Amino acid sequence: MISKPVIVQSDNTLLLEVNNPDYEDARDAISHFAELEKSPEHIHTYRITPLSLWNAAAMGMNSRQIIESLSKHSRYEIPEIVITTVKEQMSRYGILKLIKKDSRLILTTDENLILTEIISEKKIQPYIAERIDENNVQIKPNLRGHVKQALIKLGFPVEDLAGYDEGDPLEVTITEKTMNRLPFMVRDYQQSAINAFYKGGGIEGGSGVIVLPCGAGKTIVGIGVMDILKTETLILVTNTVALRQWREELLDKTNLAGEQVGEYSGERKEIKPVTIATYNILTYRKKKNEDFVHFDIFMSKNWGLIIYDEVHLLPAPVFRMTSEIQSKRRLGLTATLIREDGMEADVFSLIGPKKYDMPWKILEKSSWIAEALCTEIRITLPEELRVHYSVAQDREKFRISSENWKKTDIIQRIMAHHRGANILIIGQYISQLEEVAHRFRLPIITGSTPISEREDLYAKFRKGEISTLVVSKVANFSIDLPDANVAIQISGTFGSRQEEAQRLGRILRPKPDENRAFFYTIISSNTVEEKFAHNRQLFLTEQGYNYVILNETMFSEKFPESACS
DNA sequence: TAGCTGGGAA
DNA sequence: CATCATCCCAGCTA
Repeated sequence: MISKPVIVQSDNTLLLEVNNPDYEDARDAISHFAELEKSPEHIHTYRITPLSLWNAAAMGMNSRQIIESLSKHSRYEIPEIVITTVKEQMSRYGILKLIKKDSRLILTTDENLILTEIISEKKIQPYIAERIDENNVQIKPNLRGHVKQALIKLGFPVEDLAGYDEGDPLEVTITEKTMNRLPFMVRDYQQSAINAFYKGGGIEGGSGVIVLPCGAGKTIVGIGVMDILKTETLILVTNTVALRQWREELLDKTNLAGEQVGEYSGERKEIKPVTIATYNILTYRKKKNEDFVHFDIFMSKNWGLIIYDEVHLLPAPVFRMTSEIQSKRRLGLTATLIREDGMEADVFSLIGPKKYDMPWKILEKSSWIAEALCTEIRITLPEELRVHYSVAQDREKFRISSENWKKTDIIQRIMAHHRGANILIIGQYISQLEEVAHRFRLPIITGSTPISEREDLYAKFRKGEISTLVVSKVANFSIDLPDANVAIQISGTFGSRQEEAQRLGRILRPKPDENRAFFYTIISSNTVEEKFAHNRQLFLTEQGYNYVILNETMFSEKFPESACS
C-alpha cells in the first residue's frame, strides 16, 4: 500500500510529498486552510496560520471538516497540539460579535471571561464606552473598524453583524445582450461568488473578499453584486486603464447609461450614481500630514456598496479611510490575496474575510483559462560576473544575477522554439530590457512610453503585426493581450509572489485553437536570485502549477541552437 | 482649454 | 529590499 502524502508536524506545518498519487487531492484539500511556505522539488511545506484558519471559518468550514481532511491525507497520527490549535483558532472566529442595538454598537459574546480579559487590554480600552453586563460591552461610536483591527491583532477576529446602511437605490440590471450583440451569461462560478458574498442579504451578506484568477471575470462578479443590491456604488481601482475598463463593462453589460457612470480621477471629477475613482486620488494631500483632499467622495453620496478592485494593492491610507465607513457594504476583488507588506489581517478586519475562492487549476480544467506550462531555466553566472558578484554588497548581488547577460541567448532560443507564437519578454530593469530589445530589434514598452504609443503597439500585437513585445512592470497589471501565449521572465521584483501570478495571468486568456500557454523564467543559479525566484513561485505552486527545472545542458537539448536562424 | 513636463508621494 | 510604475497637481505654452 502506498503511504499517504501529508505529514502533520506539531509546529503546525504540513509536509506534502509531491510524487505521491494522492498529491493533487491532498493539495486541493489543505490549500483551503493552510498557506504554502516552501516548495522545493519533492516536499512542499504548508503552514496552518491563525489567519488561514479564520478565513476558512468565515467561508463556512468547521474544525471537524479540517481535521477530517487532515486525517484523510496524513501518513501518521495528527499531533494533538495541531488538533487543539485548529479547534481553538476556528472557534475564535465568532466568539466575539459586533452587533447594533438601539443604534449602539455592542461587542457581545457568550464567553464572558474572554470579554473580561480583552477589555483589560491597554490596546482595547480606548475603544470601550462601557461594560453593559457580563456579556456585552458598548463600543464608542464610529470606532467599529478600529476596534476590529485592534482585536484581530490580539488574536480575536470579530464577526461583524452590526449591519449596513442601505444606500440610495439605483436601478442596475445585467442585460442579456451586450452592445456588441454577443450573448452574455454570468458563469456558474461567478454566480457562486456573487451568492457567497450576498448570502441572502441582511447583516451577513455585506463585506468580504472574492478571490478569482486573472482573466476569470472579476468585474462581472462586481456587476452581479450591484445587480442584486441595486444601490449607488463607489468603485475604487488602481489605475486609469482599469477605470476605463470598468466603465466600459458597466455600460456594455448593464442597463446603466453613460451619464449615470462617473469618473473621479486627476482628469475628471464627476460624482454620479456609479462613480469609479482611483486609489491614488483618495490618498492625495497637499502637504504631508494635511487632510486628504478628496476624502469627501466617500461622503458625497449615500453609497450602498463600495467595491475595492485589486484589494491586495490597497494603499495604507485607504485602510484608514475604510475603517471610518464600516457601515457601508464592501466588496474586495483580487487574484492573489497576499500582500507583500503583511497587511492581510487588515484586509480581513476592514474589508472583510474571504468569502469565495477558486483554484486556478479548476478553471483551467474547465477551459475558462489556458493551460500553462511553467519552466524555470537555471544558468550559471559567467566567470567575470562571478568575480564581480563575489565581492559585491548584498543589495548589488540581486541586480548582477538578474542582469546576467547570458540570459539573452536563452531568450533567443526560446523565441526560435516558439516561432509564430505571440511572445512577451518581461523584466524589471529598464537597462536590461532595452538591451534585449536592441539586440533582437523588438519594440519595447516601459513606464515612459507615451499612452498613444503603447496603445498603438498593443493594437499591432493584437492584430498580429508584431509577434514579440518587450515589457517592463507596465505588464504587471490590466493589459489585455488575449493572444499572448508565451511569456519569458528575465527579472522581477525580489520575491513578489503576486507579481509572478500577475505575469502568468497575462498569458492565461483562453486561446482559440490549442488552449495552452508557456511561461519561462530565467534565473542565475547559485545566486541570491534563486532564493527570490522560488519565493516568487509559492503562490502559483499553491495553485497547483509545477515548474519544470532545466539546467543549461538540459535546456540545450530541448531548445537546440540549430533552431535559431 | 488642452497638452505637455517635472516634482512628489506611497 | 530597491527599482519602477502610477498618479496627481502645478505651472508652463499655445
